[in-house]
Amino acid sequence: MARMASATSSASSVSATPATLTARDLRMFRRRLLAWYDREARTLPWRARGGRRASAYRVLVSEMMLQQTRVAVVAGRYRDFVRRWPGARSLAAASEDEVLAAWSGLGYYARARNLHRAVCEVVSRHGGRFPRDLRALRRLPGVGEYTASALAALAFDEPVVAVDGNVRRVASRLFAFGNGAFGGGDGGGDARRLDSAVQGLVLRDAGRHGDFAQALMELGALVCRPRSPLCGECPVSGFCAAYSAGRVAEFPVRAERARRDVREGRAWVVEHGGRVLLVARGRRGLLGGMFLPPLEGLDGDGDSDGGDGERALLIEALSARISSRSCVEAGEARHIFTHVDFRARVYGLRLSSSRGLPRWLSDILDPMEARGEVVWLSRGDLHAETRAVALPRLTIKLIETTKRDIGH
DNA sequence: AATCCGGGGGT
DNA sequence: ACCCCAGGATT
Repeated sequence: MARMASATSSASSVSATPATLTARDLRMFRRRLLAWYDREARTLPWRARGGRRASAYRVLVSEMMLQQTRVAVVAGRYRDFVRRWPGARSLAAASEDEVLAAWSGLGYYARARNLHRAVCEVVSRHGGRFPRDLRALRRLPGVGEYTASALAALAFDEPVVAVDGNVRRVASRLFAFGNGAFGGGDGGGDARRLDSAVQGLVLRDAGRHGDFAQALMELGALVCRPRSPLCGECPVSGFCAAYSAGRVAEFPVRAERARRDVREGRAWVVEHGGRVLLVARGRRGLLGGMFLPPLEGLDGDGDSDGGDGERALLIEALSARISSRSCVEAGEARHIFTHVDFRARVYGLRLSSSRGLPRWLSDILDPMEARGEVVWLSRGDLHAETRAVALPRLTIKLIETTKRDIGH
């Protein structure tokens, strides 16, 4: 690759603004990148190739799933999801609970709620057709700057780049310009300057904008990787300021990571007639609205778990039965969230199935049940795909802790 | 601008 | 263990 980066040669420290490419370099950059993309891009379930475009609905589903989630994890889930709900109208007709259940295990469950709300708005406010306009897209729930740009570029071939973590990293190196790091602050507006510099790579009158946007992300995923980038295989290394300065390893500048809070607590797997008791968490906060075995300690700083009366009463009643014969200590479960390392002692409490629920329990559960906050899950449904409830991984871990340890 | 929100795969 | 991911909403 003969060409060197056009505008940054003498940089010995991070420059105040991203370097820019000349108009001629932009055309060359684009041609090289697209040629590489046509040759090397992965075949992905949601990716249209050969001049075709994916529908806005499919782009939206895939992009929502891909937020903070790896391609390999999403691929299989995406296929199941669009097979079940092939378009905006069918998904809008589903209940939020069904959508959440289909989302189980993917995490960031607000995404599923927002996706459902978004297609409902597409149906009710836009007659079932996605708007093409960036600002209208941006107003859909769960659609931020990135996803709106992805929709505009991939589904409608609008001249924008979708700036995700991959693209920020590529740009950070291409321009030898600060940040571009995942998460954390942006070091004084660097992220904004970086984003606008990336948009400057688009040639408005050139066409293939969707492919160009995907090619930048694909380059970040396959070549311009976070660690040990493959600069020898990079189609645009000749335009890369960090590469030409021999400073690729310095970009992007890593943001400092927040410490993870360790929280210890207890959980009870209450079993009655082959079914396990699950209780809904409050709508807000960690695992909001999800079903878990009764537990304490997850929300930190003492007793705020549940906060309201019945959930606290339930924990109290279960605590009082820890030393009873029907209650066995099954072991410890650990689950790591982004900012919480949760460790729970797990108790299995087996209630006689020949009678109904004991009074001390039904008194507490009845009002919750009336509000739909109680589920009795049969163990066989724990991994069933058609499960009607959304189960976070923590719920599965807690229940499996008892299955494993009680049997022996 | 900082914080919160899951989960998993690569190293 | 640690990193970081096809981010967005809230405060």
